[in-house]
Amino acid sequence: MAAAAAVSISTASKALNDTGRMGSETRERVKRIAAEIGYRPNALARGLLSKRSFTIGLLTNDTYGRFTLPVMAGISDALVDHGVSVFLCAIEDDPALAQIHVDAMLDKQVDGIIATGKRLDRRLPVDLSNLHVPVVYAFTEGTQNSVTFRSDDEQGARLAVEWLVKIGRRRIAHITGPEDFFSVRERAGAYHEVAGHREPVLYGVWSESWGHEAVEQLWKRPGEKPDALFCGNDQIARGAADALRERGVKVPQDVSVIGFDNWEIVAAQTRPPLTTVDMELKELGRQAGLTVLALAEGRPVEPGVRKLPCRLIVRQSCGGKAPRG
Amino acid sequence: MAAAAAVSISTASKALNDTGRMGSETRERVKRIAAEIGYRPNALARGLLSKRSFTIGLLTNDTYGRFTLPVMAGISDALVDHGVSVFLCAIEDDPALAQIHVDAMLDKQVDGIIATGKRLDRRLPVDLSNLHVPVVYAFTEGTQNSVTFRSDDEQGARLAVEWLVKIGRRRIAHITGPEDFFSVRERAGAYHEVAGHREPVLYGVWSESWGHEAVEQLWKRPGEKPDALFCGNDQIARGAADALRERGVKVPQDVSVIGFDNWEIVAAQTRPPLTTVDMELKELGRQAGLTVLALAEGRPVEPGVRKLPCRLIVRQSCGGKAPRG
DNA sequence: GTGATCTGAGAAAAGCTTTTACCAATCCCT
DNA sequence: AGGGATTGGTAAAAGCTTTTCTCAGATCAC
Repeated sequence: MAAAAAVSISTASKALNDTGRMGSETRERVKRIAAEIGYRPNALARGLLSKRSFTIGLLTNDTYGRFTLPVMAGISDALVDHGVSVFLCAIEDDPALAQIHVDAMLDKQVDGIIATGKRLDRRLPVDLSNLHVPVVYAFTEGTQNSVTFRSDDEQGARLAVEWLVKIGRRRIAHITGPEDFFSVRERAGAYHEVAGHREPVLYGVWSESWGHEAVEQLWKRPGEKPDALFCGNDQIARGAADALRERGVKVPQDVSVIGFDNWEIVAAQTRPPLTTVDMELKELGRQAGLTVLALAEGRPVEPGVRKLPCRLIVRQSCGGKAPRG
Repeated sequence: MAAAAAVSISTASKALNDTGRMGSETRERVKRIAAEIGYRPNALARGLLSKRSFTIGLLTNDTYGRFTLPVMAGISDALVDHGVSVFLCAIEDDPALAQIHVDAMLDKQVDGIIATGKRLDRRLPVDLSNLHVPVVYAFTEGTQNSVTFRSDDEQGARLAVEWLVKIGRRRIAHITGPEDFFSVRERAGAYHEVAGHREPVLYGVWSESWGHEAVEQLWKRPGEKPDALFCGNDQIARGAADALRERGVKVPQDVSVIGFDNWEIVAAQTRPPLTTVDMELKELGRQAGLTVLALAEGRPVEPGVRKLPCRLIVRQSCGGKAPRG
């Protein structure tokens, strides 16, 4: 303790926190000695008194980390400046495990909890609605009167289809995931709005092989073929691009392919690299982090769902040129 | 506080912790009331006294999470039963950021730190050697006298090549990553030991396109072609499998392809799905977690490097049959 | 020179839990 | 029935900070 090295005990606290009255030379001396001996206050004791642990919990059921990691990065990025550390708890849709983790976090007096997941329209398997700490939902369904951050899939889909239209495509098909996903319906809705109903929507699963198979289906049908494929995610897009190449259809010369998610490992490795829609998950995490911090500090935050805009990432699978470049 | 609801204050503690002497009916009553009002002790106060926070830090520079997530899952899995929560700190090879996170964790009195990374032969950009909390290294280079867990890449490579030999392959080529990676050299060493020096080792980068290009190189050369490709990771293997298919070479009938990493998103989506080597990162994380806990509790742990065996995952890219099935 | 004001610093309490010490009351034994 | 042991429970200290209160000494005004 700095007190031993220097003078008193409460004086030290006041010196280091720039609070209370005292001679400036005493203050400086205490600070200097504290720095010399590398004194750092015990956050547990501090938290015990201040009711703030400078700790938050991130709860996720996205085992694979596709969505959680960018969100986590954004949260950490936003909060590290405020001295806040993040507990990561991966619960695998296991309610019991989830409850254990939530209890452990509450015991450790987290200042707040951020819940995230892999699906906008599903709840985590644990009820967080009546905790005595603030809860923010990010990329997962929240409760009544909660603060929820999500990507604006409608706007993202519009971005994609408008891009295809802008570069001259007219027969745009939509290959996507299971229709019971909310984001699938939202993206399909935006697709219809922009592209009309000239081409079918093919619902399937979130896999490369479905993208592959969907192309087979489309090209087996009689009549004119699509000149663009708006795919529900990058994996489907990759499968579709592969299938087109194998049929001798040139991407992007003959057909443009556009994905969704900007999952680098898939999008950048596709031949050609995928133009796709990025959901800005890191920004989403950042805002969720700042919001839970605001709530923890008692600042008022309007409840409701906040949609964050997506961004178009132009690579080579559509042709066309990047805007402003 | 349970005391208010029930009887005293220190009695409550003893009742709930099954310690001290007291009437069993009092003990039961306190327990019951505590359960009724949902009392949970404050871990901060408890930690202040016991010098144990039941919290550890996981430090990683693997932004992408390919290695960190399984390790994290293993750690969490092993420690959740002990009531330990995990701070995840992603430092992006930024020494200043790393130091901030380490300081924040120390302030919060973590019981220990696990350092992990994306490369066996690189250090994290922060010195953890003289902390007053135990440090365990997992999948990253540790310091002198530290405890380090790593995958046994030599054994893993041997597993792969022996498998190829066992299913009758004789001309086994090795396409792998940059030679300055320790694991590349180790895997190549094992490859040479098992397969001899009949085929060349092609060093390149960790990408699908390198796998693709390497196949071009091999097949352009005059003479007999390889009948098996041992690839340094799954991405290379996928690129190679794609290149073979495009050349009309049948996988696995004509050529077996085997990967390394068992990165599901790549290995399972390859056509055909990749037989590959799994580094058992989750198990690695589990052991690292239990070890740091042991150290935190003062139990002695022999310092040194512990190599964990890899496991062969048989899918369809090699032909042959899965062992015992 | 004396009462009022100010200044610098220390003492003490609070925050919550666990542990040790302690104190009545009961019990047993002779 | 009286002394020692046992029992059931409370009081208090410790762990580390921060904050509020208090106090001694100095300064100032008249």
